[in-house]
Amino acid sequence: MAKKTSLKDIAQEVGVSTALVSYVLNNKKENKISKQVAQKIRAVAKALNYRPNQIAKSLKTNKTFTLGLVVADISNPFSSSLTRIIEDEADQQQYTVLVGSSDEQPQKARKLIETLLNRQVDGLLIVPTEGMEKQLADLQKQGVPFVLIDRYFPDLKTNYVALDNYGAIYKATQHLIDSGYRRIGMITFQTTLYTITERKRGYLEALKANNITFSKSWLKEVRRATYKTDIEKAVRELLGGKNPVEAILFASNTLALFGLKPIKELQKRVPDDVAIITLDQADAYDLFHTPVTYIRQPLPEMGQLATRILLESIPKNNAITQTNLDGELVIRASTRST
Amino acid sequence: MAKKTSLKDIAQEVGVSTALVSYVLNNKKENKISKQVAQKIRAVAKALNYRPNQIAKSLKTNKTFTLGLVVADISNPFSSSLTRIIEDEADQQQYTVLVGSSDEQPQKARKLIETLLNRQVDGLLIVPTEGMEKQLADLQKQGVPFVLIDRYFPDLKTNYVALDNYGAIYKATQHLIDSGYRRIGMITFQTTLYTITERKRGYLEALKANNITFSKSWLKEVRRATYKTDIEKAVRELLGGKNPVEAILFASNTLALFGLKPIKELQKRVPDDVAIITLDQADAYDLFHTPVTYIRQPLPEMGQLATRILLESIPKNNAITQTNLDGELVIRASTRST
DNA sequence: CTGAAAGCGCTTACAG
DNA sequence: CTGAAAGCGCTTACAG
Repeated sequence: MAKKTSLKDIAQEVGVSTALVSYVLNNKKENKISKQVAQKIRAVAKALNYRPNQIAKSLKTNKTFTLGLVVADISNPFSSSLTRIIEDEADQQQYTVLVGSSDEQPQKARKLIETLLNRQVDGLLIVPTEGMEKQLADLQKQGVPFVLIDRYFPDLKTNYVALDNYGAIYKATQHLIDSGYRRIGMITFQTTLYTITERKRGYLEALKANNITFSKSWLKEVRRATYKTDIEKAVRELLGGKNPVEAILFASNTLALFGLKPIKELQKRVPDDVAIITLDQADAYDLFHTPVTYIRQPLPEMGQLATRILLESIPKNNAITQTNLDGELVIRASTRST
Repeated sequence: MAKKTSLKDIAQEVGVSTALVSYVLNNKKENKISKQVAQKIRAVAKALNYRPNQIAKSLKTNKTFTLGLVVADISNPFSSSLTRIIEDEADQQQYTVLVGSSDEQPQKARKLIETLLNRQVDGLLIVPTEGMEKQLADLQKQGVPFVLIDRYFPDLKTNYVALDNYGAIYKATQHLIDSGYRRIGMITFQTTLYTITERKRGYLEALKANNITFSKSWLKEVRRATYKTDIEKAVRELLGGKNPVEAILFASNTLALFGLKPIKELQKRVPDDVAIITLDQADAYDLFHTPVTYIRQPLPEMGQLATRILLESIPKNNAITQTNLDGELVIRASTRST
């Protein structure tokens, strides 16, 4: 790269100190600097195509105006939508975002966070994975500002912004029940992640509250590592046998995306043969023969709120903010109207 | 944040100079440092939970090990998949990636690149937008290493990695013709972007080579700003009237995603009423009643190659590498088998 | 084998 | 109104 111009170059050119140049270019002590010098400095800066070295600035000020973002996998729509929202929100406050994917592996997350911290990010936005409790507790001990998104650990007193998962799935289940379905299957992930276990609890509690006797065969917990094949198998089991379910509740985006395919292949009519409801929306569902009823997850609110909480906690970092947002039921043709 | 430990802290604790500590921790002059001191330094570094300040290091070495990535919109699957690939490739070489979205606006791209450059990224990976020629030429004049991905400007002598767009669409069109279709419609974006105009050319040339007289009404160029409604309108026009087309070629991912919906709503049988072929694959298409034939875009190769070219050009930055990759035809049920 | 010292490009009290 | 100087946390020739 061609030699970059520095404050010093400008100072020399104008014949003043670098201090003055710094003051002018940062609009400090505005009323105490002669207009003429200021103008000249600006002119020269422009002429020399001056570009402040943010690295040097950061070293001195101990602020990088960079946020670290850890998602599960940036190539997944949930992560990338969230990233986009956070990017926009951060940008408004002059922050830039360093993103990385953890692939649901705590070790990868650890390495990633280490890298981000070495780069002196001012704070972290984290969609945690299973088994990160210790790591997060350590971060907290070290005084690193961070806020969790989407997932959190109930035993950890950390900032977080997440869905009211219990409530959202309860609402979804209740909607199915209100629509006349009683044999309701659920496909979810096999994990100890609170976010997911709360979804299961919402489903089970809703059944119980409506005096529906839960059958173990209704609940399918697929493994992350093999979810594509597991989901297909789960769907076929739920819809096969002598007592197929009348409705299927997908606990997430990804689950629905891969679960709708076997339903289509089995040539099931929706909602006549089986009703469908899912958590979280995707454009893709519009290609399915029947528009799918879903619980809208307030992603923009989640991302924005998390970013704001983080930015506020950077200077002080004392309060803990924990927020559970409501999911919104969007009824479409895949569940019988009542 | 709690006070971080620095090289100096370790040096003091051990009773040596910071220089020595730096050498040890960076594994330099290994054979010239007494094993014992080295061991002690490492031990203390660990005990004090030392984390090198990458910012300070960068200031000194003039290398940040950070790459800037400019995509159109990170929330779009093409961008996020590409980001993921680049992230992984960069990570292998100890690089971190700063991403941002241009929203197809050259001014936004300019601001983004400015920010990335201020942060002293070592190089840039750019999916450019219409109207960025001047900007890119300037970057080049400044000696900033960068490589373009997916889109490029034929008049600009820059590094790039892209699809052979002409060839890919020619292949797609030829496949339709070989399958017996002659009235072939194309839905593409209205833009001067070479990537896209080459696709149009591939379509037109294939028709010509097969002695099919092109009808202007077959080609629909939708506006980016209003693509969702434009696509729907385009599909309805192509399939309506007295002389509907027999096949539709979608020039991109997004176009197909929103174009399949009206085809479904019009209850067209595929491929009997209309054959479908598209550029680029998406999981979402699996939800469509008929599996869609597509041209596979070699995203992993593209992202990896671009990253490698960039990393190689950072130290020297003299050679120009321009690569057009081949698209691969994946035939499924949406086009008649021959 | 080890250390003193300069310097990367900034900011910012302090002095005048 | 302006400048000299210290210092952020590192690296790296150079000297011994």
